[in-house]
Amino acid sequence: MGQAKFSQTDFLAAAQAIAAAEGPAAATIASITARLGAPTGSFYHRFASRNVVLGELWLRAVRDFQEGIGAALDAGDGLAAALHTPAWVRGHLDNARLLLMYDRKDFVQGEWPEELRERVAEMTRRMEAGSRQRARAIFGEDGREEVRLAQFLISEVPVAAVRQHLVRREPPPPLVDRLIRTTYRAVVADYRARKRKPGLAERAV
Amino acid sequence: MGQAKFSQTDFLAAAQAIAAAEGPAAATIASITARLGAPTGSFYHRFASRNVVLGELWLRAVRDFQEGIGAALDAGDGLAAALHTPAWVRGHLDNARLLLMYDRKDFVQGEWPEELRERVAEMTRRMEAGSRQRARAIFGEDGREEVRLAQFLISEVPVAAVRQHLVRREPPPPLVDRLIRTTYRAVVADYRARKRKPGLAERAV
DNA sequence: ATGGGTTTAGAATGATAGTTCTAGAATATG
DNA sequence: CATATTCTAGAACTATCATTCTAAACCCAT
Repeated sequence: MGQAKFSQTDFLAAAQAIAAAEGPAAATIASITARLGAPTGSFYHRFASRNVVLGELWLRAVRDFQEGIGAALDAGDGLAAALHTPAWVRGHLDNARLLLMYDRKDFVQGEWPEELRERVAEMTRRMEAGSRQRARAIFGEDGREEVRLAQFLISEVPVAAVRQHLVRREPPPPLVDRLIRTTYRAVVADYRARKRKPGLAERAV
Repeated sequence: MGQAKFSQTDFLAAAQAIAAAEGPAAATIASITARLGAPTGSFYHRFASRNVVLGELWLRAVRDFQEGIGAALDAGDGLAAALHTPAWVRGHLDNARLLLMYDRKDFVQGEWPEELRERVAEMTRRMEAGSRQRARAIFGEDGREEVRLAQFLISEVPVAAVRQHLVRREPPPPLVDRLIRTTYRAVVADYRARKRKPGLAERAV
């Protein structure tokens, strides 16, 4: 057997570094191998395609991100789950930029490579289960409306509040947490009020 | 003079249609000219580069979008400005998708073409002035914090609430308006409460 | 009618990237 | 020590695009 100067991990790390610094599009085979001083041949000994490497980066970032939210929800606390986003972003600026500033399509062009299909499917399943879990944790039900509200509170609002800071490569200030918290409480309160007196709440809107 | 089978407007319309249907990246010179049955040469008689056409599309979408917000604010109503986003999206699904689902860099690669620089600069100026105007309209001041909150209420939250519906090419349901409204009122109320009794509000967080 | 512009028409060019190929070097195993 | 296997090395190939170029068609003003 040969000597293995360049490992899978080396290529992944190089790709991650380049993607974090200049965006996933900049992680070309040429730039990845150049950073390691490796020949392109070595790259293709480790990976079937560029899609595999960039898909792997994306999957890792998503998994890292989701884990914390899941943990917060297992504790039954929706607000903690909502506040997980700014907290995670502060501790993982690079991965956060990858995940929240770019689209999945900036990583994987066309179809997912066969090697990753199963993991993506698993991830999707987990996320769908998670969205109902979130609705139950916050509202006690997981009907269509509750799921939609939970997505707003736990995903949409926190991500939106954090984005401009990611663009500037700065940690989100405490004000961001306050906005998320205020929004969370208001939407939950509004939901409960509407449940209690649908007619009144309707008119009040 | 020749006969002019293909006008600037034709090319722009074709590019718009393709970009709206399949994303700006799909609006290549080949796809634009193919849609019209025009030769590539004719395209370059009308435009200096692809960047000019796609930059033009982006500028038009931004302008359309901003106009309504500006009008709402001139009436001094921050909530109306916040609710402009879902309303505009319902009436301009195609432009909304272009503007809210893609990044500026998906339209213009590298530098802006000289022909559009002035208009982009003007647009930037207008948006910066607008952000202070929004802060004043809502909070009566335009300090750093007020500007940040206004951006959250008028831009970040509405856009976030609307995005998943754009992806599905469906008009945002009324629930989206309710979320925006609830958030708006809560954040403004929280701001005012904090202004009145800073100590108390601080502890309450 | 014709000269000269504009426009059509599409082939040629050049750049960038992903992927494949051929050759040679290194090494663990028999 | 021989050799099969893996890996390095980088050139070659292929595809996709934006852009430029050459030639011919067209039509208005003279």
